[in-house]
Amino acid sequence: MTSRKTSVDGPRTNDPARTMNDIIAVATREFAQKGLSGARIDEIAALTQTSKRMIYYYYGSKEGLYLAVLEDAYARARSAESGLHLDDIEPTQALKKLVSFSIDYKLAHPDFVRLVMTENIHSAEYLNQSKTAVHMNTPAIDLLKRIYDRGVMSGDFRSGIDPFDLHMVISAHSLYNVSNRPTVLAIFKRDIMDKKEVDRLRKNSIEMLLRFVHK
Amino acid sequence: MTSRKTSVDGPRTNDPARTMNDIIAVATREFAQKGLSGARIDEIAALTQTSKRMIYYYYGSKEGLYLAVLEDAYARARSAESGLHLDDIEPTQALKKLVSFSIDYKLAHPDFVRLVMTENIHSAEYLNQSKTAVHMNTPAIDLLKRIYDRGVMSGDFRSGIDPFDLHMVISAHSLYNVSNRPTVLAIFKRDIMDKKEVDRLRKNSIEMLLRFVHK
DNA sequence: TGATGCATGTACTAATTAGACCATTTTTTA
DNA sequence: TAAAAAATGGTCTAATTAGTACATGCATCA
Repeated sequence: MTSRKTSVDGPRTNDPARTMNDIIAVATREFAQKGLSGARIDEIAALTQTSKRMIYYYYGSKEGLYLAVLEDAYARARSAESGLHLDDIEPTQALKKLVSFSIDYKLAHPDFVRLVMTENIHSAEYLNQSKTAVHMNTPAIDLLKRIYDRGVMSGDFRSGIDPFDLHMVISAHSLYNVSNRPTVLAIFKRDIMDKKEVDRLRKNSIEMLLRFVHK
Repeated sequence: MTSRKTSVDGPRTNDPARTMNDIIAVATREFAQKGLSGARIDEIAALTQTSKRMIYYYYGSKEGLYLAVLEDAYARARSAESGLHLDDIEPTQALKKLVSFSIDYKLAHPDFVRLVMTENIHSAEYLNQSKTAVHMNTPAIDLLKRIYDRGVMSGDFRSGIDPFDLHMVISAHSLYNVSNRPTVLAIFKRDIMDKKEVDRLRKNSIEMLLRFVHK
């Protein structure tokens, strides 16, 4: 563990990719933790192997950095989902798997959830600026639509449901579990990110969704 | 509309209640709009009929003001819910009404939703400080439990469901609609606060919940 | 190999902003 | 009615913080 910053090492090595990744990783945590206005550039710089100078060199401004963090987070979420290959699986099973994945992904990546919250507080003005983030996310609906259509075709699902609504439900349940954990814990003294609670949530969400789409 | 601030009116009238209400109302908007760190005390003071001095006089600090805003928002939400009288209604109808109310309340009070989001970003540390907010909210679960138990008793609902889970679902759906509107609009170009979308959401949420609890 | 552009570090600045200080007026109470 | 207490206004300050100026080291390509 010879960090460039803490050790008195020899000649510096230029490595833009590493520098940028380092900045994004640290900034992701900071923005997710404290929101856009709560985050401190100095704090990010301090936790980085590089300096504040580099943050402005690569990302121009605090908002530029935040946008980069946001795009990176959405890209990773999208990429994880695309590895599921749900088109090969029987519709009911595919839905189950998708719900389970959504819940697990958010649990494993609370920073992503918190960035989405922050972005919503800011009326999605940065997401709207992004060229990439929007296009990355529409495939989620297409996938769900294909699964649903197959289910209708096979006679398992009733027709007349908008796949977008299914996405909303899955998204709402999986996000809520992470986004609202603190207030739920404060008010009801129940930690919805506990394994037992998550297991029940998973079971309930799946059952609810299946009861909803089935005839 | 003769405001104390803008007009050159006569002797000042002391009215602590009005001053406090005024501050809370303005601060609610500001904190809901920009979060805790994004909100500016100077901005709140400017939009108030009174001065910054008064904010510190009554609430001590920015955080003190935020806590007061939070408690006020929860108190109003709780008070609205308690006016429903669901104990008199048949269980299935009571559930329907509760879902509908939850959706409508959040739609009518986006500031409340945004304050909850902000509080979650801050890990509910202010809600935890509050003596009142916690106790105000547990009745929501008790109410739901009574409705559910009546449904089980009458044979309409299946047994074995934790009323807390019903609360989670209702809460997740109704909150999501407001809290995530900006990002959903940005990504899918659909405004989930539009009347048509809300009508579908209401119908779907009710159907989903009823299919879930029914045998 | 040398020079041109890319990558990096340090020290500084200007603006913002939460909160305090001092003074004054209105209301209540003894 | 006097005086104590509560409510209010205006101005100032200290600290924080996003962003910049200046200087230098590294890498690549001709």
